Amino acid sequence: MYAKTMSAQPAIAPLQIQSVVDHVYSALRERILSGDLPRGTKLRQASLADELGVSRTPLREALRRLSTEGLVEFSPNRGATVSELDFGDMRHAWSARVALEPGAARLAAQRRDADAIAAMRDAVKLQRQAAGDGMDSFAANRSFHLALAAASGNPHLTRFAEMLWVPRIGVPIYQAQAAEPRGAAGWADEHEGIVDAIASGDADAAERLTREHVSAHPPVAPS
Amino acid sequence: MYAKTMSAQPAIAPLQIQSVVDHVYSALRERILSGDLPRGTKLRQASLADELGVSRTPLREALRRLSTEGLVEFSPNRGATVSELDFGDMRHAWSARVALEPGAARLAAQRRDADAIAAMRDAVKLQRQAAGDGMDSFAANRSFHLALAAASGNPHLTRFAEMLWVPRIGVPIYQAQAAEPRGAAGWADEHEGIVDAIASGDADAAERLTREHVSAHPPVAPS
DNA sequence: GTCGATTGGATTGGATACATTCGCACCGCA
DNA sequence: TGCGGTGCGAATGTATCCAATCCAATCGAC
Repeated sequence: MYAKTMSAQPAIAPLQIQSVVDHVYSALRERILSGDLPRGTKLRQASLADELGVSRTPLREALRRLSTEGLVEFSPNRGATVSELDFGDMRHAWSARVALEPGAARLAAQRRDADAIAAMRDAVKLQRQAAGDGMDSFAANRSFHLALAAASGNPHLTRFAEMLWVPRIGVPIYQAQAAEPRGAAGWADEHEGIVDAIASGDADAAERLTREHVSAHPPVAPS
Repeated sequence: MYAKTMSAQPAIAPLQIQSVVDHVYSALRERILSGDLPRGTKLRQASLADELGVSRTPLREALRRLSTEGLVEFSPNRGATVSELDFGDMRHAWSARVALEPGAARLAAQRRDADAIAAMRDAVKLQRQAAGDGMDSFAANRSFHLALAAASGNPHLTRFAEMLWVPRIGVPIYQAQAAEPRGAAGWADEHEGIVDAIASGDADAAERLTREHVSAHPPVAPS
């Protein structure tokens, strides 16, 4: 069906074939992270498969993938449910970020990759524009921190950061945090300081600033 | 079949039921990590399923789980192969550990969980006994560092540490490292120092010692 | 003789079918 | 009225089946 009539295509492009499993995985992941499928939701396979227009086989494989990511949980003979992530998990996620991101910033400063630094600056710019709006602001903040992790050039750290920045659990807490007196206002400035340190190759400063930044903004329970 | 005639059981024990998928997953994981299935091996579903005495469906689900863990890779219509992890990955893993473990040690020192500290001391003891033997020594070393991560009480950090300590890529490099002049000898002492710092609640010392310890032992390419 | 097309077997990807288990409602009985 | 047992419907877990794709060897043309 695919990849057959394209021998004359310009070039490389490892032809991004997506199997049905991949599509189902992406769709479910999106619906979970966006909150469309709230935590605790029982994922009945028959109806889900029907809804997505596929059979249960690829659906189950996608659910297995999501289960190793921790987004859904399997109970034997009782099926899959959307994981119950709560405030406690968010505290853990934040705590893990405090452990992770300073080290990532240090690596980034030693690496000084131009593209990565540009990506971080873009994220800062977006954050300034998004000031105020809760959802956009969260997305911009998340983008910055993911770009920071990616700038380390370490695939493990990048992957871990993505795991910790799960929007579904982050958004409500972040919104509560942004509503605090000295909320989201100065964050972009702090981010900018981190980028500058990285761009100048000052590893110690990058690490310190990141640690202070993350440590200074623990999650706040949504009211 | 299970869970039916046990109302008089003493207590909780969430009765560890393992589905066929779980068994297959564990078996494959073990065979991959132990090197029984070398990297690059094509995992033909029919023969594997036959060998394990199951059908292809649960086997495929187990392979999907392994793929999100990065241990196997899927190519569309070409099936699954054991991932090609090499020395570069090991350097990345080590680098990520440098970023991770000091923070974990800090958390552990703030927590001072008695059981966790005991587990770390056990690991140190095992390591002293295993001195010399390559495989056992690696296992003991791994146990210590995993115990350290677990002592942080942070599930994310624990999980990440497990991902980074993949024996298959670690063993050959570790052996090369242990063969170095001042190799595995003093490690147990350094570990002990870390445990003492954690047990006494000295977060700064725990973090610093861990950073120095991990940083001081970068991976060495196997000869 | 070498390169390209073709065809057949082997293998994967997905759909369907079947057995087992679970949850809930109904019923009987104290 | 409250509690435990029973049976049925629904949903899961696994096996089997079919179509689409890939790989390799053979065959043919230049």
